[in-house]
Amino acid sequence: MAKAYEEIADELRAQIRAGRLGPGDRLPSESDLVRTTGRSGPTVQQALRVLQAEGLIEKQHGRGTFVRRPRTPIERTNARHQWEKDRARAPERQRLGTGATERDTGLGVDDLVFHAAYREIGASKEIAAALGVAEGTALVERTYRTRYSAERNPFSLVTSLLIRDLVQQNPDLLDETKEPWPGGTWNQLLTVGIEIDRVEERVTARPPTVEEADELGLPPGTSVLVLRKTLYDTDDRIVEMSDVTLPGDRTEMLFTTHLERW
Amino acid sequence: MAKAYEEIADELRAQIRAGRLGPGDRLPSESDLVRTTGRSGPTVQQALRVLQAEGLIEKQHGRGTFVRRPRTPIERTNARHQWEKDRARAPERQRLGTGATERDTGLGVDDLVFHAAYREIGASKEIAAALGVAEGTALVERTYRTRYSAERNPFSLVTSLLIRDLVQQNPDLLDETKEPWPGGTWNQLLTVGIEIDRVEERVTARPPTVEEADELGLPPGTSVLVLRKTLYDTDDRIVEMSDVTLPGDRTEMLFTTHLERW
DNA sequence: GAGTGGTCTAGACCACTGT
DNA sequence: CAGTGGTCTAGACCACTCC
Repeated sequence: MAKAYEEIADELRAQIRAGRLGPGDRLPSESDLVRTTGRSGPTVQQALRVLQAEGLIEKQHGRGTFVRRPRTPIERTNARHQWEKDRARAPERQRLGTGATERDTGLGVDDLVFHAAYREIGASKEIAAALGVAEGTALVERTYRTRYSAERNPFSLVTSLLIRDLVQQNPDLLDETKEPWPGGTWNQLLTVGIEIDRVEERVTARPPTVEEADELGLPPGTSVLVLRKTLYDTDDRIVEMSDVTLPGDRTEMLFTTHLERW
Repeated sequence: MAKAYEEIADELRAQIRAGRLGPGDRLPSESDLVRTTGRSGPTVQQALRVLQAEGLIEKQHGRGTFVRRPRTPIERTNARHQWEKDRARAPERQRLGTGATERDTGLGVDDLVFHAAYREIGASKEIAAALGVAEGTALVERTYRTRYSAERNPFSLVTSLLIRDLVQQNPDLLDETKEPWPGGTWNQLLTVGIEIDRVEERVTARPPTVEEADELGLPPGTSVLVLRKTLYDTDDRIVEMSDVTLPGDRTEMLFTTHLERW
């Protein structure tokens, strides 16, 4: 015999999948479910917890439990890289009004709120290995938060690392007050004579940490996409590495790979 | 004041992050925690549930609660596409002994167990839109499961769709008993004169459904990576679309984008 | 104030693991 | 068999939302 909370969860899940309960609809209240199922409060709650962990429902304290509504997706393509490279050499006037995020979202600079902070750190063992430098090497750690001006939470958490020796010949690159930098990282690197040859992106997925869920405003039952982006210059050196955390329920990454013709 | 279960969870999380509790270590038993914290059983359980949802711990009925151990990752690169394209034209002898999965995992054919099933379906509205065909168009739906022979669960769930009209001139392509096909889908398509020009991959992340968690053997507190791969031929037609579900805790996808030189 | 979900208690019994 | 986590009950009180 199935467990009581599973029976309740199965019943509700079936109703959602069949469309009898659609996105945004309110589920029966917990006390209703206690009455109709003849089960205790905690048992009903466990059933709802299961559905919440699956990302099917969302509880709203004091209002009720609702079928989760899909969020408007943000698309992020790898065509952006060639676009960013080209833009790095564009005249400043052109670089000012637009960034890669604006390109992804189709929005203007005014619709987005941008925040950056710089800090100098020494490379930890793990980071040193990933960057191919010695442990303790001086790095510039830059953290970025970007959000829609209409929303409370950022839609990505970015930590970027530069090797200080490579960039310090331009002191502006160590100064966070110069952000947002027209033309972004790619233009910053150009000012110290660096051209990017290729981008490597490593993607994994996992549940958010409490801190990530908090910063991104993620409800229970969502995942994050974790992207580690590495920029290689034309001498095959790693010149930047960044970790990007994206909400899994609203991010779609599109990678296009072109192949040689026969 | 913080909630009781959060205090307990915070304390244990801090111990794990500090390394005082390492991967594979057993946590204090629930009854121990009831004694040491002076809280009730359900409260302690809720604290552990929080950590489980974060993917930090794993409960084993009758044995105890353990710090989650990272699983051996499977890497999947987009360099595989050019490799698959090249292999599609290789002599059969060469195609027999190796596939893209073997390439990704570095294993031989004997270490992997392969299963395929074919079915004919009509295109649903959603699928028709994604494939760019009319609703109801005849499709060949192929489902694949591949697992390590040493493990019980497959490491990916694949559903592939072909447009029947495009492939039926070679009846072997409608016959699941011809699987595993040497040279895979790319060679199958070559037999009906199709050359692939580019691959589009859309990646998102979410918690697994119950069915996915069951098939992939995923413990609570893991996510799945969902990949929708679309193959375009040299006439810019969509010739295959597949949905791949991968365990987020053991899959790393690597995408390399090469850029034009200045 | 009525209705909702959130937290917590005290305790019972079951199911699984290892000795 | 002892120890572990899994399920379930009956009920209390709190916190939030909306009217």
